[in-house]
Amino acid sequence: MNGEATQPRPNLAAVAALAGVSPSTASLAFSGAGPVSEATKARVLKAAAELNYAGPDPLAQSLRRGRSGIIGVILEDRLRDAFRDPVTVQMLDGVADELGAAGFGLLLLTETGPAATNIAVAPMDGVVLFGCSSRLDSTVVTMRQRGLPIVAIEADPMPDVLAIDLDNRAATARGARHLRDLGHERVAVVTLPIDAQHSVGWLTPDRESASSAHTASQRLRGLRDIYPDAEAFSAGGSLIEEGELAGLALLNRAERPTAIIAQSDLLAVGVFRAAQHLNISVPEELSILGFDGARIDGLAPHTLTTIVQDALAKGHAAGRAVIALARGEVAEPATFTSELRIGTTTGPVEDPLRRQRRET
Amino acid sequence: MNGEATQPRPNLAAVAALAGVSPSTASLAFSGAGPVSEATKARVLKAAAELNYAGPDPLAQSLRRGRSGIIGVILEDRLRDAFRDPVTVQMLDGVADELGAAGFGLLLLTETGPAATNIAVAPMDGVVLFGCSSRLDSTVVTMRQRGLPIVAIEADPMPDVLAIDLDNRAATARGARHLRDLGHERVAVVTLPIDAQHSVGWLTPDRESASSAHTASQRLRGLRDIYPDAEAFSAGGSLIEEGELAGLALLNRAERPTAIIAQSDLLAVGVFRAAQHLNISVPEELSILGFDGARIDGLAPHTLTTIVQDALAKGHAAGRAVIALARGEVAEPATFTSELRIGTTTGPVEDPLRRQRRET
DNA sequence: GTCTGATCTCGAATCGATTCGATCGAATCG
DNA sequence: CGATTCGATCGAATCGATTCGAGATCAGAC
Repeated sequence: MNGEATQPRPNLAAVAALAGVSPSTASLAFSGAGPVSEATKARVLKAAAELNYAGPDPLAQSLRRGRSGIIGVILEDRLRDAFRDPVTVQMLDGVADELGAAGFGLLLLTETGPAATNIAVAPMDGVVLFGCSSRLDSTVVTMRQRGLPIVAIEADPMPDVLAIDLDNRAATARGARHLRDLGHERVAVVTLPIDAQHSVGWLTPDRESASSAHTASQRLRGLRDIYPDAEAFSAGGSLIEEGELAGLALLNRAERPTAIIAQSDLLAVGVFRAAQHLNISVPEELSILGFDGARIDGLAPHTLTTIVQDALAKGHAAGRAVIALARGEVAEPATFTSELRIGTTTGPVEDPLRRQRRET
Repeated sequence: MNGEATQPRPNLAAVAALAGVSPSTASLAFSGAGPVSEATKARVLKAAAELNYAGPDPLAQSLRRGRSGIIGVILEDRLRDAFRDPVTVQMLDGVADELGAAGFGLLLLTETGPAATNIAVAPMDGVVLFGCSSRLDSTVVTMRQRGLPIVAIEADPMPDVLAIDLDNRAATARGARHLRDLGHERVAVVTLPIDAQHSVGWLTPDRESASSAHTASQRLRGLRDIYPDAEAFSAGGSLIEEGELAGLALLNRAERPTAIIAQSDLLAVGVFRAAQHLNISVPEELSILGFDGARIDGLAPHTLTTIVQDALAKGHAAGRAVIALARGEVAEPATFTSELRIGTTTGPVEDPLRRQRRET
């Protein structure tokens, strides 16, 4: 197979010429936007078939109409990371549903890596920002300059950006209260990446306040509302392995927490694994709380106590919003709420007596 | 937030007028493709900044150049299914790597569902077909008519379609031989979807020969090379749940197979679960062989015996090929090979004596 | 026979850039 | 000082369609 030059593709003018009509009439025949007699229409179509004409060139159409029919979805991560996160996938799926139904294409873009330049030059009618840090500011500026409507899922409020949000803070606080009600006092948190570098490790107040990650910060704040002094360990990504690393760091010590809040279910599963490795029993010795409600395997026979959000609905909402804006209609921002689902990975703080008994 | 009409976006002509140069010079100043004095270049850029001009319109650029800088990736499934399959995700990741590095955008399209119409009208410089059945024929015809280069990953050979292939048949045969060497005689297979309807159930010779799914057929053939009469059950998708359903159907009988070949690792995990539910021990009573080498969790403490393919490399190859073709260069088809990785889910057929002993 | 109105078709402008060949002024060379 | 060359700039054509207002054709009405 090679790419050698073939005869030039026929255009509408050629078809019109062969059919013996003007280009404008031929255009009408294809789009059906005007009164064209059946006879001429048939002639045009026949000529098109003869020339093997595939229909109006989408590029020319787009230029004329001023719309490309493409919506960009900008992911912060590399694609492989994004696809490994069930929440991202669900949101993407929701967006794709809406775009597909409305006849829009979905252009996948990442903000980092070599593909970043594409963001500035890709033909799009609007963009959806996924889980974006303020690092995306420059992207937003570019988009705004190009006059593109912008929808952001869980991002810090920005002018001219329609937000699809989640009650991260309130929901986390609710989860934390659940732990407090169970008697936990020594609680730690494994956070989602907190900065652009995805740096792993203990979270100092400095790093915490310098955070550029909306979701992680909000969930952390919700925790602080209940446990102001909880220890925090920042994971390098929403991945089971990262959760396990963080879990080991938090648990492999003399004075360890009795409960860990993980900012995603994947992280929670990782923490669970860490506990298994260290022979710490869940929930007797350690309660684990997740976030997302993704129903990940790997906890059997446990079911994770977690904060359930409807990521698919978020995706749908974002898709609908960006479509409306692209069409010049209005769209409203939205905030989704999530709810606590109690599983078997959280329980009351172990009675010290019983604990002693077991330890002997 | 609303979409009310704003002042018209400035174009190159406006910038040129403000800078006091001709549009052609302004264009040169932006693209750097011709000799422009530093002074005028600065004037043009200053004018652009004043007008808040975001740079040349990608659509107009594309029309003129005849290229859009976008490559379409056509998935057969709904996105949510595609994203749940680790092999698809890896291939997509490989494609995305290459496209990003070469400055191309990745347009996600599905062949089914409401978005199908987009395929015909999306502006693209080439397409990659993912795991495609011959159902895609009509898509291929459209693309060819539009003069788009087509790369297909694991598809039946078609004219004008560059194939990136896998040794599905030979590799499966190798796996089957492994089972035969272990003494298995009663072997069954759980296949990937075999037709466009993704119909679930026992595979009759009729349905088998009418298969429109390349990968499933080839892997099935490889099995038939060793076990011509193996029973086959067709799953509704490459998903753990589907594998479990199929596993139950195959195992919940008096005369059950001693080994099951699953055509994907996800299906294999499902079969393993079915065995667990039925209290069938692996590998003593049942050997399980997968395909892909995806390292899926959920088999602990076992490691799956499986046929390992390098899906990422396949994606890279497809990406490179479609880029080359889009640029009018030549590209070569490729066939990747996979290898058997022996884990702990396959073992020798149980000694009848020992079996009896256990059963009493 | 002419006028009215409806129906179909066409010409020309337009979308926003790129690009080739021409032009023009200045600098270099003999 | 005239001829040549080179660099910078410009005009105009082009990419492939859409769209609007104008013109043409024809039937029916008066």
